[in-house]
Amino acid sequence: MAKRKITNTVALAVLGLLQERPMHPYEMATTLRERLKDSSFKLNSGSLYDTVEALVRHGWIEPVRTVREGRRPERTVYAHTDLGHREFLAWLDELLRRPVPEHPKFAAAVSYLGALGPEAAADALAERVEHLTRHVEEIERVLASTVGAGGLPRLFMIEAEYLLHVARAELEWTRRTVAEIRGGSLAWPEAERTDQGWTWSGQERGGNG
Amino acid sequence: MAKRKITNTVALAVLGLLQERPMHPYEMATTLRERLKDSSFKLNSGSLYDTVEALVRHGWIEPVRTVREGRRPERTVYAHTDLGHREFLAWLDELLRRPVPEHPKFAAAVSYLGALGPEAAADALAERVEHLTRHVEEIERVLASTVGAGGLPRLFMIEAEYLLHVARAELEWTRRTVAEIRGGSLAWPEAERTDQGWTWSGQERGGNG
DNA sequence: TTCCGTATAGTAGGTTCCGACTAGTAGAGA
DNA sequence: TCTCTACTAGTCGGAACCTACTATACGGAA
Repeated sequence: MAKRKITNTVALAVLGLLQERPMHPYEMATTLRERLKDSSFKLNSGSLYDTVEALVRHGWIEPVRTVREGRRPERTVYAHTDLGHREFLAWLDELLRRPVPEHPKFAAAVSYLGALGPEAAADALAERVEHLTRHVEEIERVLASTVGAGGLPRLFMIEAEYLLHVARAELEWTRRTVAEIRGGSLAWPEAERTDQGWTWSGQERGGNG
Repeated sequence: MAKRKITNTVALAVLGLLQERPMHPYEMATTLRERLKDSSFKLNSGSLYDTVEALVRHGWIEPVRTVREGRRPERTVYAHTDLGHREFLAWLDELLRRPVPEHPKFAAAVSYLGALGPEAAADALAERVEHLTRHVEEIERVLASTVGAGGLPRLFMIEAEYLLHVARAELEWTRRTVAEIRGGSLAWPEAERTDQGWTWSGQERGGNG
């Protein structure tokens, strides 16, 4: 299993779009936004153009023509190559098959939850609950107005179902944790490091590792 | 709300460690690994040293002395500044309070699930279920042997509880989706783009946007 | 006592990535 | 017809990031 040459998922999006038909970069960007796929990809013009170049270098896509509309600057239209098609499917398969460790910033912050003290921590998380609630509702709304209204097959919005499921789980955990902190069932020891290892309130002595 | 100067969460880890006591970079790395915090942070020596430098530039930490053990090279020991302490707490609060959109690679791949066809897609996801199952068990095992065994207060491993909760949700969704594909309850239309928009099997004509 | 593997500690270099900026065009309104 | 704003389309410089590599020290085996 050789290492991937390109890892940025914007490249996956580009390849995916070019399976449909040739496009120029700007059109890729607007198409992704229209289809609301910009929540699964991190899109910005800078990396889009870099990515397209990298794909050309690797021979996964190639310029097929340049067009000019009115007096706008020329635009280069790209199409995928055979190699690009195969790589697209292989990459997809790999991404679906093997989980890669992700490092969400929130998990990092949670690992230092203790530093804030119980009140401030519960307060911050409670606000997060508000945001997450709205986010979940937003995905539900989008799904209802597309798939729910018969406008699109489920398969076309399947990633929204996934994001919704995970968002709900996050919301659940956060809500529960706020309740636990405020209810006192999540103990808040004061930790201190000594020569012997860690100690915390309610404990004689603790070794760690 | 001015924009963050440093966004890499390795910097958060460094600040967090220096709240305890001064350390040199190599010690930070080993400490994080020992405490199993390397699953919440993406650690590698390259960015660690870069990050420490950036923190010094911003005045959040500062070198306090250099030490030398045996004939090993000198090591610079850093401590956090007052500013660094305040920034640490403010950053934590912000990370906990406001969800930032993350872009997991899996979501990107799921959005092109259709391209693989039902058999290959179900196959890949089924393998993912295996991996996720093992991952969930691994977190459970770690929690059982630390918090469960009374070795550490829950608060010290709270991020593992979070990661576990989310991992279970992912597993659930993936398992269910495999079942839906194989059971036929997730329809697999062949999509085609025409001048008028999108069409797919089982539908006369579809407009999209 | 020499060799080998592992731990220690960090550097170098290139690639990737992104935000900020540029600049032309079309259309609305005064 | 002049200006103002929003859209179109992309460039550029620098920061962030990671991989691969260096090089020394130490402990144990042969």
